[in-house]
Amino acid sequence: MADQHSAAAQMPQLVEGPFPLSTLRHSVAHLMASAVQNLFPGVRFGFGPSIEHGFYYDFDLPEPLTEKDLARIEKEMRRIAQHSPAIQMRTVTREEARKILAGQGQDFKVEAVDLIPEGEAITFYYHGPEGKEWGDLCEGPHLDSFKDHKFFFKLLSLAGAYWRGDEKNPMMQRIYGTAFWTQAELDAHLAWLEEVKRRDHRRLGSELDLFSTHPEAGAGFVFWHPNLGTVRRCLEELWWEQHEKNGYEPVYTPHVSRESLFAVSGHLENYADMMYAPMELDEMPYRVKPMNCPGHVLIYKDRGRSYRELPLRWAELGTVYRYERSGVVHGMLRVRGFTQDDAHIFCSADQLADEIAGVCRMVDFFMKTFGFEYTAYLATRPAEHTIGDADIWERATQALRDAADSIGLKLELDEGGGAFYGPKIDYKIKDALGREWQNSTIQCDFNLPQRFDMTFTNHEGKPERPIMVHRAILGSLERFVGVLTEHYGGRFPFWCAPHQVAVIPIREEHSAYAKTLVDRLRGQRYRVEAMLEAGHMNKKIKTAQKAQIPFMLIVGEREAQDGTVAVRPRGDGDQVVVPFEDFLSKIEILRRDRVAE
RNA sequence: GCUGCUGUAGCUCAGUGGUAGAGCACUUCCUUGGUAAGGAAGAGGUCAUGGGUUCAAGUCCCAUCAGCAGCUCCA
Repeated sequence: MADQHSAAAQMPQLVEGPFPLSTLRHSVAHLMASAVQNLFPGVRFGFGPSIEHGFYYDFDLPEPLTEKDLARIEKEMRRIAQHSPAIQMRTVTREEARKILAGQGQDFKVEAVDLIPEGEAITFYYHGPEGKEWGDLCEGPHLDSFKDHKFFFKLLSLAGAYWRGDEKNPMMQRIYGTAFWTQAELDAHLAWLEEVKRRDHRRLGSELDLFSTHPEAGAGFVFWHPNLGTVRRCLEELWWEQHEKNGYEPVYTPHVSRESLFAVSGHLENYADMMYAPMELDEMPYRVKPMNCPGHVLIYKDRGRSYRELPLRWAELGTVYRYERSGVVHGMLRVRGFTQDDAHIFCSADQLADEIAGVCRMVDFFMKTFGFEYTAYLATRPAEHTIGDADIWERATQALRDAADSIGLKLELDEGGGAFYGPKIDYKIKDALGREWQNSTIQCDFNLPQRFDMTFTNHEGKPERPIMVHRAILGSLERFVGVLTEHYGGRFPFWCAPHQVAVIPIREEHSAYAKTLVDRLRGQRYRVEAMLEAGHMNKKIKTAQKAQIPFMLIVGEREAQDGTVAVRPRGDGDQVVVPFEDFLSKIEILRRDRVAE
């Protein structure tokens, strides 16, 4: 409990400043730009807004910047701030703006002028020593002065970024930084960044022996080590348990199919650049599956279906392969082969709302189990390129709303954010570090039933088109477990921890008693790290602590005599000596109820 | 894919064109220790891979692979 709620893990609490924080940060971005201009005279400027945790500014420079330059720029910023008693706004006409910027060779800024809508004021903001003010095209607002306010900033990192975020445009150099009204807040933010780094699942992945990737296998392919394999097995057990309780049935589908299957499903025309190249078998092209849905449709179509068997709920932990561009693969969070916790529900239109509600309840159950807060978004019909009549879109969207209403789930609106084939509900979860992730999704699909000409016989004996619902709760196991690792900082709750209990005798002569504990625990299917070999108790404690094992049982003479154990929880908790039987009943509850620590 | 950076022992990292280094981890021996590092010794490297420059390359150059920070794109 202590660790993930420690001060460093929390987003800094912000104090009120004389101006909103975003204004400060935007102004500091200007300050940075003026410093860059002083140090690198030929610079051309892009955009420099404030963002969630700070600000950035994009520059076009002949030479690449290095980390060393950041310190120089910071220094120059402090100097300029001291000589900037006033920040002043000047309103100009569109023509004047163009002229000023063209005269300075600021081509990107000239383009920026054209982006300002007709009728809006065009303004410049100036700061710096009198007579040598530096000005930037900007809608503001800004501080009134740098010199008269106390503020604290730090430049953090360098990156490339396309002009106006379009990969067809030239690449600029971006400097990220952050700013606060107090040193304490800046320090807290930097500590938070450190904590994010410390909890990085790639780092924990190697520290805790969780997973690896290998150049020999190629980028974006994850190898699950025994420790993380154990976590995954626990999740899968929970997953199947919940799916059985909710009326889902397991299906398994092949990883490779004839290409023509994906032609019928439409993946080939819409998704080909994400799919692996075809392979020839018996002079016929085959493909590795990028999604599980076509396979489930084939099962549906294997025989006629009656309204009496609907809804059908079919679940599969299905591994899919997608080509991701080389620069985007990232640990377990963005990979080229992953396992979706997939399911498809085939139902009639009037069953839709109930089915959606059922899925929402499951999402809620899982997210509570893992301790994630979440927000749900209703994504409605996009403006163009959709399939299905307006009528069915309207009914399905209403079904999603009704479903949410029926279980008291509040939906934020994501207008026009639906897929081309139907409306959906997407979930964003918030982890222990306050970061957001998108995992769960519930999507109505009118497309595949039509493409595959799926039908069921309704009570009038007529063929009717089912609605297909795609849904994933965890998203992909790789991404989810990666997020979970960071969420817990490697301190997996007892029920899914790779090793649950470490047994540590104080002296070798206590090994016999320790061994009886190990045997009892193993007999009840606990995952026990038996540290019975000769060696120092302190070292074993340290090892167990570093491995984040939830409980250490430390036993010596007194414990052996009394049939007790000294329970040392990981982290800062107090050690207690309890009868071994008491310990057993305590952990039984932690396991059975999957208690989130 | 794009821009920039990086690749030395399992991990974290030094290494200035001239004999490959440290700490931790690991192995062995000694140590019997009541709650996060007892001591000693040992082993561990084709310096990512392939080419090039040089009398000489971990070090300089090129390519490839992989990783990192982002951008774009995504579960």
